[in-house]
Amino acid sequence: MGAVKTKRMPRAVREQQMLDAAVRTFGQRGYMAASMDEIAELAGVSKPLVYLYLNSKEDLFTACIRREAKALTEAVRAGARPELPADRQLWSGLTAFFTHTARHPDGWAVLHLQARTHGEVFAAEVAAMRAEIVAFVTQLILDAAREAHRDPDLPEREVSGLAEALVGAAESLADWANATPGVTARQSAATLMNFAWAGLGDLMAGHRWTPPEDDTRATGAQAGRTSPVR
Amino acid sequence: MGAVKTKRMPRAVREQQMLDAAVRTFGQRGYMAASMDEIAELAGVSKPLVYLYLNSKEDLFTACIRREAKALTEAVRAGARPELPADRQLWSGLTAFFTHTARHPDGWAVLHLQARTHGEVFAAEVAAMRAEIVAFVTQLILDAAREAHRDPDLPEREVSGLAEALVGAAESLADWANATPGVTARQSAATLMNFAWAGLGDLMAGHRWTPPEDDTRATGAQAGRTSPVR
Amino acid sequence: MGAVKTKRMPRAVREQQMLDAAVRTFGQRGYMAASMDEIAELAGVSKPLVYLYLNSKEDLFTACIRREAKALTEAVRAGARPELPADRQLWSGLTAFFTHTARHPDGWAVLHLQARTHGEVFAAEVAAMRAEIVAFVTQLILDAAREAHRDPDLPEREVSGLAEALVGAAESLADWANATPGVTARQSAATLMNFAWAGLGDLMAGHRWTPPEDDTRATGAQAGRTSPVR
Amino acid sequence: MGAVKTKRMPRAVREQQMLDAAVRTFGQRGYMAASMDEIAELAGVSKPLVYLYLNSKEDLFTACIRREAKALTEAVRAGARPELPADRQLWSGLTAFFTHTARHPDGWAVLHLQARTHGEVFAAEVAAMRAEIVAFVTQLILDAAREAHRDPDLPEREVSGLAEALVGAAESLADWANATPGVTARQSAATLMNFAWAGLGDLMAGHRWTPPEDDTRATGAQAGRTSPVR
DNA sequence: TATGAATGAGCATTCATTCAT
DNA sequence: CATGAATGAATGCTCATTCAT
Repeated sequence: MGAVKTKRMPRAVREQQMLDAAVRTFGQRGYMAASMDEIAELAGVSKPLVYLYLNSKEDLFTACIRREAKALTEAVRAGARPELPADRQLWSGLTAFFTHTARHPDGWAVLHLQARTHGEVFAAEVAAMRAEIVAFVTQLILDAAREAHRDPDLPEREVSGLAEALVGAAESLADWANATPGVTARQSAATLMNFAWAGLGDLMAGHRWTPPEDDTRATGAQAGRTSPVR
Repeated sequence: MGAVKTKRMPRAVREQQMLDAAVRTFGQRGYMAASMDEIAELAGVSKPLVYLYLNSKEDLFTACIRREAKALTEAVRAGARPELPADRQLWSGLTAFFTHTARHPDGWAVLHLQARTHGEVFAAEVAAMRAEIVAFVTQLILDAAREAHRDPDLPEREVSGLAEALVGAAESLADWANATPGVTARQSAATLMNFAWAGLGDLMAGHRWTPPEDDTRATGAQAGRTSPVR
Repeated sequence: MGAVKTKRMPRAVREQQMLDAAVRTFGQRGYMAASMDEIAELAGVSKPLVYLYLNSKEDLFTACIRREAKALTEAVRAGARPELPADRQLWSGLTAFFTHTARHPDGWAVLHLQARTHGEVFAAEVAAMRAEIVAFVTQLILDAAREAHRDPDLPEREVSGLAEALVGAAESLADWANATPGVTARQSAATLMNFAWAGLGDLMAGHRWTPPEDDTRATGAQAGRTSPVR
Repeated sequence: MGAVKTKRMPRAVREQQMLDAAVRTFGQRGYMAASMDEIAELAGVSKPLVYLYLNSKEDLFTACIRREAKALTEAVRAGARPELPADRQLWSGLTAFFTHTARHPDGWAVLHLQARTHGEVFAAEVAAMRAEIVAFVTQLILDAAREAHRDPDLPEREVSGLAEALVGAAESLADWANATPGVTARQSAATLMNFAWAGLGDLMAGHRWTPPEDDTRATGAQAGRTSPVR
């Protein structure tokens, strides 16, 4: 049912088959529920070969994460062409992002769902990718400010937070689009652009929403971070 | 190391202790990696008692999800007081949300990370909670439009997408805040309000970002949804 | 669903309720598959009470065996009246036997199926009852010979074997009758009497079926007992 | 203590070793009391290998039943040579039966004791074998009648009952012989032939034992089937 | 290069049994 | 007399991993 069982192929090819099978299995079953047996069978090879090439389940999963992270970032970077103005770059980057996540749902699941839920090691791996994308978006925001000849006057942390929020919204929309039939990548991108761009523009123009001095009352709505209940 | 081993307590109390231990363990280890042994030990009871009271690992996890979902939605609802104007409601709701997720990081991990990655049954459980929150936010958007005496003129799907994006951004920020020391709930809420409110305002005023006719090129950036690569 | 839960009843009564529940549960589920929980619930009492009265699962099972064995032997003895001629005694004893096993299928299952399959201790318990019945039947055979004024001239062991075979046939027929709707105790008894009585008569008259000198051939049909393959 | 621990042998061989160990363990301990651990150890392999080859305890037990049932029926069929007259066939079939049960006491225990007491599924498996043997015996009875040029004139059900009783007696004698040292297969067969053959002859000659009109009295000796006490 | 054979270690679940009241 | 609360000890089963060929 998996790849056609052809004997004696070069290592690189076999490895990709294994990663394909692994991404699919991890994406659908989850890291722990995926068994090496299933992956090997789906890849059309024997289990010892998987170990020979990829050492362990952990290493295999890490390899999956890396491959998928690379594919995703490359897709986004390829989408956002630097010669365009910042807003167009953001638009095309988002479109590329949604297109990629829609075409590789298992890879996306591995990155967004599985890698973050099964140990610090894997989480760190995606965090790196995410940081790269956030940095990219941050840069875009700053570029946009520069293009608009406006001094952004946004504190470092706030820009980070914005980029975080934007990326978070994009991730969430990707999940939602994958789960909702009929939503195109362009639609997702448009929704997010509409939502974000005007906000960013306003923000850069200094129009901010000002929080009330103090609306803290009663139950647990203390604004400051309190020690978490463990 | 867990709860003080006190013998002979009423069932209701013991059940809560077990849920505490389970939320913590599930939140940190993940559903599959968490062992009933560890949970029982952390709860200060023997494994059979856990089974006697909570039937199975699945049921235990479901009970965790329900308890944490209820706690979170109640915290948000308690935060957003309906007598306030819509923007203030959103603000205080967000603040309550970030406060709660910061104080209950394991509960938040259970809801946001674990429940969504370990089977349709659990995912459906959180999806219900999420839907409730999205509906709440959607209502807030519509109320805001009404308060501003503007005909929102936003198509149904777009409002849904907006609410999705907003909630997604909030979830993402919650994760980020939990992982970044020193970020307060107020800061997260302010970031998101700034990001979202102006954008929403512009949107309702009809200022939209218009996507270019066609910027598709080369690699995989087709805007339409294509069959996913599996 | 079990006995009506009445509080505070004399020990003897409670014990019988427990034995009722136990016989039913053991008969239907088997010794090992029957849980003390189920028995206690069916008896309408708490588990500790079962232990208080009957000590352990083993003791409880033994008590069941004894009670049912006693009931069965008494039914058979009561059926076979000693003032009748031997054939009539056998007939009425058989009828009583089949009647009893049909009316107490769970008790019969405990004796015939469960007790013999779960350890030497229990098997010995039924073996005693069985020996008693076999002895009774043996006596009947000898009586019959005496009544017919014939010197039986049957060696001890052969008579034992005959009684064994007769009892075994009866047991087998009891199972068969319990599993085959519409078979009455009289029918079972008649079948067996027809089958056995004439044979016994012939036998006592010296008409025997003579085994061939030696028909042993080839595979494993050695008549002598050989060391069992373990 | 178990089989000599030889490493790396072909699957078919290992499977037989496992079945040997399983038959022995199931036969002596019973289905439920037998642990997969014990079976694996006795087979000289690790537990996972047992599962790899035989899937589950249920499947393993079923495999045991099938193997032993096949061995037993083949032994009986091989013993009863069709070219002989019916009485000789019965004799040699019985001899083969007692020889086999004596040489394979655990296999016999699995079939006769364990399989019938641990679930319908297993019981059905042996019931099929038993039905085959009963049919074989029934045929022998009819053949015998034909050879004797007598119109048997035996109603269908009665012949079934007879065959049942005969087979039941044989089974019972097998148990008895296994438990009584010094009893040979020939002796058991002779006992049964003497017991049965003359009776059958008489029966076919129309000499029947006639039950009395009504000998019912008092306690529970009602001949008709009454509702069982549960 | 590739695999059939094999296992150590762990996990969810159940059960007979006992305390403390 | 009676029970709610609690557990030690198994048991069936699975999985990542390795060895011998």
